[in-house]
Amino acid sequence: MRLTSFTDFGLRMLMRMAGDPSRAFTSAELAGNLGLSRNHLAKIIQHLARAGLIETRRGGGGGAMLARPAAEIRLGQIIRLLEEGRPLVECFGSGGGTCSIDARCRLKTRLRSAEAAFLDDLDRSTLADIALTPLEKTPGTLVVPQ
Amino acid sequence: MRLTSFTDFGLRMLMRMAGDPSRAFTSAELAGNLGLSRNHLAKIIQHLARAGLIETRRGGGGGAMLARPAAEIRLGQIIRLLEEGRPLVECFGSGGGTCSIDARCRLKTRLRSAEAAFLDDLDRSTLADIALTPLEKTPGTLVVPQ
DNA sequence: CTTGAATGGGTATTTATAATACCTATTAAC
DNA sequence: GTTAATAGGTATTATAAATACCCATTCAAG
Repeated sequence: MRLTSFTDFGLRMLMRMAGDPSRAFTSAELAGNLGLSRNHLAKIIQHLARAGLIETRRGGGGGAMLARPAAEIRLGQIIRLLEEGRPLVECFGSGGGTCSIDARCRLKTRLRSAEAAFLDDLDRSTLADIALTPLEKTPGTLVVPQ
Repeated sequence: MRLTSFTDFGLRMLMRMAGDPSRAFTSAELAGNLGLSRNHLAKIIQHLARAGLIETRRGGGGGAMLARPAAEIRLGQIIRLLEEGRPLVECFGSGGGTCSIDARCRLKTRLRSAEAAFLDDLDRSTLADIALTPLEKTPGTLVVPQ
């Protein structure tokens, strides 16, 4: 049971963006933060942008930012998007009609239920719950600039 | 979010064995049923045997059979065994101490909770619930031999 | 006690897919 | 126009899963 690093990086990127939701992040900055190549991260950004989760702007001063408040983005939704096209077992995929057991298989139902339990559990938290701030800026606390 | 075919085959093999719990299955027979090589299936059998879920006997008339009644084997337990060593995300693995966020990461807790929800849901069913019988042998029903 | 059926277990190879890198087009700001 | 930035396709590399093969070990039956 494994999530791809594509998903892992996507989540961490969103955590960072949620920590500073008012500004745009360039893909180069985020890639630097996460320690991977800009090109690779761009793929993740594009995927999330097409799904409407983030908005991107080209040109000078451009970058990516959350399309909605972090508190309105549920973790299960993020993972559903990022793990799209990677079915739990082969027979759940698009070409999965080749199983010899098929109709007599009582396992499928159980696996679908468990998968739903996984995602439902994640849906109990939002991106705001896991936002990552670069500096502690708790109200009432004095922050010494670096 | 994906299970390996190793796990998938392991589950289907156990389903078949649970359908006829009194007899031993040779790895060749099971491999034929499932449509994969005997050698590959043998790896799965060995893994489950080491974990004590099934028992194997060498020599003529040998083979593998369930070590316990199917009704006492929970699906979550099977998947935990078969997916051993394949962490949900990289940082859950043995060498996963390299994350730069680490202490500030509030995602880990959520993922662990969701993973537990997945396995707990599976633990609500046992192998007996998904046993696969080659012929319908419902009590009271006349079965015509092939 | 010999033979054949069966697993045990290591190693090597193939294949699939994830991850990365690179290049060019497009867009917007100044 | 020039520069900064994303968009998106394609090619390459790396990793891991899946498969195949080999030989040792064990056990049962005749």
